[in-house]
Amino acid sequence: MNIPEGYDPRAFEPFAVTVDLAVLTVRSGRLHVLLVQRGQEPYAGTWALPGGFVLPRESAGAAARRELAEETGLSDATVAGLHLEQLRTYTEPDRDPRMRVVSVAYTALVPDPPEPRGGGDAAEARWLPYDEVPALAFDHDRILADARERVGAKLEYTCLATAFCPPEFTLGELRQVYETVWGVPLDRPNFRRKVLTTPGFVEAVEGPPRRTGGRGKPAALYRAGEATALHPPLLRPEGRSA
Amino acid sequence: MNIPEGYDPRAFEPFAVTVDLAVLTVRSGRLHVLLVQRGQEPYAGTWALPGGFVLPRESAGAAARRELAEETGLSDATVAGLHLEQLRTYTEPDRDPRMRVVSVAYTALVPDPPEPRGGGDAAEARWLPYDEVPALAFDHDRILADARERVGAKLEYTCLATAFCPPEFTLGELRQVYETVWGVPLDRPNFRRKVLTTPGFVEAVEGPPRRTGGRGKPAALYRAGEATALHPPLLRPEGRSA
DNA sequence: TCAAAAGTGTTAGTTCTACACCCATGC
DNA sequence: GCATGGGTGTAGAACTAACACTTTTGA
Repeated sequence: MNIPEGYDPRAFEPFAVTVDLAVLTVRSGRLHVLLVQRGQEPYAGTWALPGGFVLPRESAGAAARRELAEETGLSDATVAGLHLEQLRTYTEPDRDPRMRVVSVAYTALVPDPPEPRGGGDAAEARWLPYDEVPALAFDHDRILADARERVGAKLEYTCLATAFCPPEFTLGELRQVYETVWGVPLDRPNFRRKVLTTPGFVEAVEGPPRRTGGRGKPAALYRAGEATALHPPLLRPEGRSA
Repeated sequence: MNIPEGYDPRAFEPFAVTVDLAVLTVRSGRLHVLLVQRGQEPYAGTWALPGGFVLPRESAGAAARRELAEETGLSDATVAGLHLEQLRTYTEPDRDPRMRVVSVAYTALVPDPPEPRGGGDAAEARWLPYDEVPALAFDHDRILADARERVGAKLEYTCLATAFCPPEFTLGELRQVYETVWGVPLDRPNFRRKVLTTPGFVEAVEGPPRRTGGRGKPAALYRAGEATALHPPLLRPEGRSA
């Protein structure tokens, strides 16, 4: 590394490091995003991804989980079980007009859409349907688009979809995750076979098949399995991106 | 965001932001990594990934490309054409004993292995076979392992393999990239068919088939195509990771 | 003439896709 | 009953894996 001799941390204009969260969920067949309304300049009144500064003795992952708990109002135990994954880091020098801010973005997948409490600190927090999201503050449009693209791609070759589901779920719910994120309908019988023949994707919950939902035959319940990758993958039709 | 009112950038102990590079190439059937020997504490004398500080008005991607040019000694034009991709950001508070350093790691894929010039600034730079890499400084073992895993996975569903090849290459060279990174032999006829039937993966170079790598029938030359994704993917046998 | 690597062909097995069809439940 | 969603079956298409065979070069 090019370490200047006797490098003094305070010699440079310092960088601030933040985390930004793209918190996604599937609610009633639509992809939703958790957004907060900014309370102060810059971009006061504009919607933005939740996030905040990384504390001096904290990793970015820990900061992300802390912010996630604050913004959703969920218990620490619940938040500990959520899927949280580093997405990408955004470093353009002028992405924040105030100062040099490097942001480590995370994608969080949330099973059920609990109405967020407004967050301890600041303005309103709300779930918005993905395709009704207005222009966001900073480069958050870009971050959100990247998150959506990444999630869509990872559904193909990982077991990620179960992270959108509650601990016990039906195959219909799982299929709806795919259909919602990809925006295409899938063949029910084929989806079922594919999931059940992939070892470790899901495991059946013992006991009588209970139901979930209104009409129709009661569906069997499943839990997420041990597997993390999908071999072979579950490809979206036509290889289309959305 | 939790922005403290009247936030003063210098109120916190500042973060330093660096880039670290996992520069990979395939040389004579083995995966190689570009490493530098550290000239100063901490970890003086230990091998490490090349990298350096992000300058105040520079994006991390620009810093990565600048460092890559410095360490390999290649021309700016050449470096501009190399595949450089953000891998992940490493933020553990104690990853550098001197101070709080957040590192944005990049993966670079280099076609031909030009011997690195020692780098303008510091110690020796050298290509080492991946499986002879000793313990590295900081958390660079982890970064390197992550890079290798990511590259192996991306070979399956992207056209990334061409980034390891010179501008014009034979299918045998392309196949060797896969075999080397995955560590498994592939069936030549099937590989050929797969590549040629994937639209936009490679395009034939006009003119008489040239390039005799020594023995054997001369092979036709190809260029990288327009496509970036592979649908359907080229799965490694057994879904194994290495 | 032999070894090595390119390139073509073929076949059996598997997986995927697109349906048809029956089942259990709420209204 | 009937609409709705769960679950099973199946025939054809598409794809994959394995391997036999020919071609063209260097030694």
